[in-house]
Amino acid sequence: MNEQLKKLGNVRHFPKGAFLFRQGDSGGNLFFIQSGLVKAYYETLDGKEFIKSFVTGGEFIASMQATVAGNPNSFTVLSLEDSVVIDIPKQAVLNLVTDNPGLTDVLNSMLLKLAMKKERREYELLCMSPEERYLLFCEREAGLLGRLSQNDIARYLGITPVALSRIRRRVGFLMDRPPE
Amino acid sequence: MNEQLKKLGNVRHFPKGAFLFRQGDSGGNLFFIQSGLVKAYYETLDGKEFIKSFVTGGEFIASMQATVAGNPNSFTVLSLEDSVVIDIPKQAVLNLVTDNPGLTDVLNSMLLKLAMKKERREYELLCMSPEERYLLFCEREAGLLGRLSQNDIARYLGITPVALSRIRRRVGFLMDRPPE
DNA sequence: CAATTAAGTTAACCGGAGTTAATGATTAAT
DNA sequence: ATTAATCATTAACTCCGGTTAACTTAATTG
Repeated sequence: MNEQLKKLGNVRHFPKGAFLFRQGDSGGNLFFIQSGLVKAYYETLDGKEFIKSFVTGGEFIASMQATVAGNPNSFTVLSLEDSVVIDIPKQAVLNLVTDNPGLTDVLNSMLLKLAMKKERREYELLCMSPEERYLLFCEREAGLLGRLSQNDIARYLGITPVALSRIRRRVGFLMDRPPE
Repeated sequence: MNEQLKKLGNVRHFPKGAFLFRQGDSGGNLFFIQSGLVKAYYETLDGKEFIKSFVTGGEFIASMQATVAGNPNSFTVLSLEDSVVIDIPKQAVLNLVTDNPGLTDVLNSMLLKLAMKKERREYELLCMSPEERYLLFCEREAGLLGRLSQNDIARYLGITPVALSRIRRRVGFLMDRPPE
């Protein structure tokens, strides 16, 4: 399936710190992350950053708003590690789906998975405290922990790195300070 | 289409305060709200309530976890006003979709709409303060405001009614107290 | 190696939300 | 009509996160 994707789009290399696309720009391409790591985040008017999700090798990322509704991208995607990505033009995606009725089932289960993932995230943001969210994140994304900065983890949890550091001390993730 | 739905399920009347289904129970039926108003909410272990959404006439509600994945209902749905509802058994829904390939497109656009709605909610919970969420809610759900208790509005925003009352005073929705 | 930069932690202060309880106000019930 | 019950508001207090700035440590660079 990797081969089929390559036929539809272009293999591109994004070095650490490069943008796949930016909030507000038009676009709507679908990106398949082959290897590496990217973050998808909202930028608010006053310059704050809120991370929607991290995306690693083997996963897709696109702004639904842009791909489906034709609006500008509703968030930004930035490469956190040198990443290899298949960039599939929006039209190729739309054509693929309309020309290929057999794909609707695949699309269906992808959308369903996405909706259920969003629902989990909603649950966590609505019902859990930042500390609980952090502990859950450490469990569920143990493999990612070492690849992320404290700042990015904090922005994913919806708090500042200062607050995250306090949480890490509270729950015992930081050692006692050396005696003077 | 209302007629077709009625063939698939049973028209039921839920008086104010009645449960359509409860978190933790097995079920997975699909409910179409013909008239009235219900709330869908999570109940945490320590007895707190967090409202996912309000559903009014003309909309569907079901626990995806239960209908699709066969898990227990992941939340509770309670009638806030006397409501008329079409209760469609889970099997009828699943059969309908498998027997009727033409429906996958409809299902697709429903899932897409759902995913985008969840994404908006994620954005609000992640990026906006309770006060900002309240003001947005007043704009967007102006018609609902009069039908909801302050407690239910607060639980939808993820705060307590006490905090909501303070917000309402801050933003000037509550008049000055009468002089003694 | 020294110097600079960036990332993480800590401190101090402020403000908003949770909790509990008291008070008002409105509605329902006897 | 009086009582009871429910809901909304307010007060007092505590706790936690945001903000700013200092400080430490590590990593980079000259």
